[in-house]
Formats: sequence, C-alpha cells, structure tokens
Amino acid sequence: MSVEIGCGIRHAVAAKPQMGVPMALKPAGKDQQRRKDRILDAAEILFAKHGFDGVTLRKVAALAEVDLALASYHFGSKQGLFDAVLLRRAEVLNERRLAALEACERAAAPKAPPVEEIVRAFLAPMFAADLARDPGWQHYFELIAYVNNAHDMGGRVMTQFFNPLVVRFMDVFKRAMPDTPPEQIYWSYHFMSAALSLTFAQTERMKILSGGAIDTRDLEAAVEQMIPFVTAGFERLCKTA
Amino acid sequence: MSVEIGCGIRHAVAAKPQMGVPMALKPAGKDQQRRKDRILDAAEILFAKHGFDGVTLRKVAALAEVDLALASYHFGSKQGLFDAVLLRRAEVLNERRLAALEACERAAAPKAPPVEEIVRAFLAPMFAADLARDPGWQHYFELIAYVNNAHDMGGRVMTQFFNPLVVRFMDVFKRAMPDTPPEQIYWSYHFMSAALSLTFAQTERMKILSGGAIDTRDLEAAVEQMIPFVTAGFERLCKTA
DNA sequence: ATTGAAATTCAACATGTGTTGAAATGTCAA
DNA sequence: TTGACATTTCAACACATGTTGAATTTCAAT
Repeated sequence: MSVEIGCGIRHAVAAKPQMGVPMALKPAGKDQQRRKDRILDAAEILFAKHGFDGVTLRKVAALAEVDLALASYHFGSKQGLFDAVLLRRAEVLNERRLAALEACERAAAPKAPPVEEIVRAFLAPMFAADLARDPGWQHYFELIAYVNNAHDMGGRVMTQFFNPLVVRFMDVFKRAMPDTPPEQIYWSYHFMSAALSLTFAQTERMKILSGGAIDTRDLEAAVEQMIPFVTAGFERLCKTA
Repeated sequence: MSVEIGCGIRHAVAAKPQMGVPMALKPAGKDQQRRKDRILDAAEILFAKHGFDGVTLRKVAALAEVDLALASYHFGSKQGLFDAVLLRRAEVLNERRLAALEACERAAAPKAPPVEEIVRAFLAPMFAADLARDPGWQHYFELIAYVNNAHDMGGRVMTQFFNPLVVRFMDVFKRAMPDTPPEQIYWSYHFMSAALSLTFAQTERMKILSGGAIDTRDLEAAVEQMIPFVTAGFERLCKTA
C-alpha cells in the first residue's frame, strides 16, 4: 500500500511509468489538485477536532464541498485519508526542527548545546509565527496532539512519521548530559512531549479553571512558559544522583 | 436529566417517592446491580481504549455479556452511559486526593506545605498501589487521560467532575508561593496535568523510541520520575522574576 | 476532432448505528 | 396467590456508515 501521489487510487490499476511526461503539471486541470487538497484541509480540521472515529467521510466531503466518493477515490479509504493528512506536513515540520537543532549545535560547537537550547529547538518550530498563524498548521498540530495521546495510535503513528528526527534529538540530549543514564532523558522527553500535546489539544479547560486568568490556547504565552518549565524538569531529573 | 441511581430510566416516568421502602436493597434481585455494573465495567474499558465515538453499544453489551437494550434502559443514552462511567469513580478519587492534600497541610502547619509535597498529594493517589493494581481503576485513569486531551470534552467533563478539588489544590499552591502571580501557577498546573494525561494514556510510544529502555506504562517508575520533574518546573516557573 | 486516461458524479450496496416499543421474566410486599 | 413494578429480552425502526461499479465529464496529447 505505498502512497500514490498525484493520481487516484481506484483507477491506478497499472500505474504506468508515464512515458516521459513533464512532472511539473502533468495531467493538470484547472484545479486538478485543488479538490484533493480541499479534502485534506477539511479532513485535517475534522480529524483534529473529533478524532478518527468522530469523523465521517460525508462530513469531510461536505466541508470540502466535493462529492463523497472523491475521498475514497483519491485516498483509497478513510484510514488512507487520515494517513495522508498526517504525512502531508510531517516532512516540513521535521525539516524545520532539524534546522533548528543544527543551528543550535553550530552555535555551541564544539561543545554540546545547553539543555534549554535543545528544548527550544524542539518546541519553538511549532510555535513559530508563520506556522502558528496558519490555520492549516494549527489544525495539524491539534491533530498530532490527538494522535500522540490516543491509546491505539500513539505508538504506531508517531513512530512512523517522527521517529528519525526524535532519535536525532535524543542523541543531542545525551551528548549534552553524558553522565546521565539515558532512561532519565527518555522520561524527560516523555514529559516534554506531554506538555506539547495537551497545549495543542486546544482545550478551554484552563481558561475555565483559572477564571480567565490564562488561556492555554494562547500559543505565544504557552511557549514562553513551557520552555523554562520543561528545561527545569530536564535539569533536575537528569542530574546524576 | 438528573441521574437516576438504582432504577432504570426508560421505565421511570413518574419516579414515585417509593412509599417507605427500605433503601438498602429495594428491588434487589439475585444480581440486580450486577448487570448494571458489568455494563459500566465494559464501557469503562472500551471508552478508555477507543474514545467515545470508537465504541458502540453493541460492543459494550457483548463485552458485558448483556442484552443490547439494557444499556439504553439503565443509562438512557450512550452519552448517559459515558457520564455514568466517569461519575462512578470520581468521588472516590476526589476524596483520596483531598485526604492526601489535607495530610500534607497538617504536616506543614502552620506554614504552607513545600511545593513538592503538594505535587505529591495530587499525583500519588493515582499511582497508589491499591488503585494502580486494580484493572478497573487503571481503565478509569486511562479514560480520564483521554477526556482531558479531547478537544471537545476536555473543558466540560473535567470541569464538571473535578473542578472543586482542583480549585482547592490551586489555593494551596498559591499559599505556598504567595509572591508568585497566579498565572504562572496555572501554567505549571497545566503542564503537570499534561504529564499525568500522557502517562495514563498508556501508549507504547516511549518503549519503541527508547528501544525498550523505559516503558511509561510502568506506573511505579512513572511517578518516581514525574514528581521531581514537575516540582522543578513549578519552582522555576513560579520564581518571581 | 479524436483518443485515452484521469477526475468527477451519481446511485446504490451491505452493514452497522442508537434507540424504542411490546412482550416476557423476575422480585417482593400485601 | 395476586398485583405492581423493575428488569430483561426480542425484534424492529429509521437512519448513517464506508465503499464501489458504472456512467459522465474534463483535459492534454495526438
């Protein structure tokens, strides 16, 4: 079930080698890709807000203003659509994080970066202004938060799309704290990932609880609080006892 | 829609004042409550593992080995069943946490308790051996983790069942750090709640990522790591800048 | 213009959904 | 035993679900 990009699935019985057609806009109609993307956009919103089982293809089609059958045609199945939504922005996010990590490594070279800078490299890209103001990215992050906490998806999906990058981060953490047993670094990462997830879940719980004093949906404030909190946690937990 | 306890909903048109019948085992059959409880147990497991929309009343009935219609009869609707599952153990958990909080307040009186002890009073009851080894409570905590991160339920449900207790905790935190702006305390609580949620989500993600080095489903280890991590986060974030 | 493949629409399928009457069964007080 | 009520079963409802086959349209290359 490798992902077919750029052509429908139901029709792709043979998947011919395309006979030297220019890649750029191969079978490009007026809005050839527009409908497919609208489906992804709509699915992104709905999956983020209601989870996999809370969404129906009919609601997706309605929000995207396309025919119901089109989702199945382009993505094969509901699960295929879900994965496609996750895949679409994963690479970009991974690239941004990797760039941030390498930048902070360069700044500290030849020593390992301070823990706070590694934490920042991991968190900041998800709060960067250009992404944080893009509704599409917002919904994507909300979806990741949902998946990360989902009992039956957390393992598979997160690993599938983000493992290589996270492993890279773990290596830098280990290099920054060479005397710390890796277990404690993993635990710290777990708690950092938790803070990220609940924040992007976009609950209004804390607004209610605090009587309006804070709103965790304010991402600018969130990252400002999260970095010191998480860094302090890392540092205490990773002190060699 | 007040919750009717001890008698079916579909039948309760009049809800008469019971005419002096002994409360203890009023219409008690051989296993009068047994089926109702079995439904709650089954629903608890399935809702925790698959969320509200991922569960069907038929699967609940099958797991509980009762007739399909019984769930609707006893709880009125699927949503009613869901709320009943949440309600069942909420009071006990709240009592345990309150007891832990009051104990640590007494130990420190007349001063406010140290932050770490307040954190411990909040976390420890969910990891206490007698609950952590009871499968029922495990599923319940897993369900809470799901609800807390659910975009569309986090606000309502959490507030409904746990707000008074959490407000009580917030007051003690404020008393322990009188010079800290309440906003930072709320943020810290948010991150603590996140660590709790992701841990009880019982994902195998960290086991995969760490190559088996840690497993966040080991609750005994989890609380041991969580308390220092969260405490350190609190203390740094709540330093008056 | 013709062709051929991709994209889109339409209608339907088989199955699953929560919920509800009506009948049957159980339970205990009078 | 009888009567009254709670509980349980059975069957069905009205509707929603993901998916699919066939027909239609779109559109670039011939």
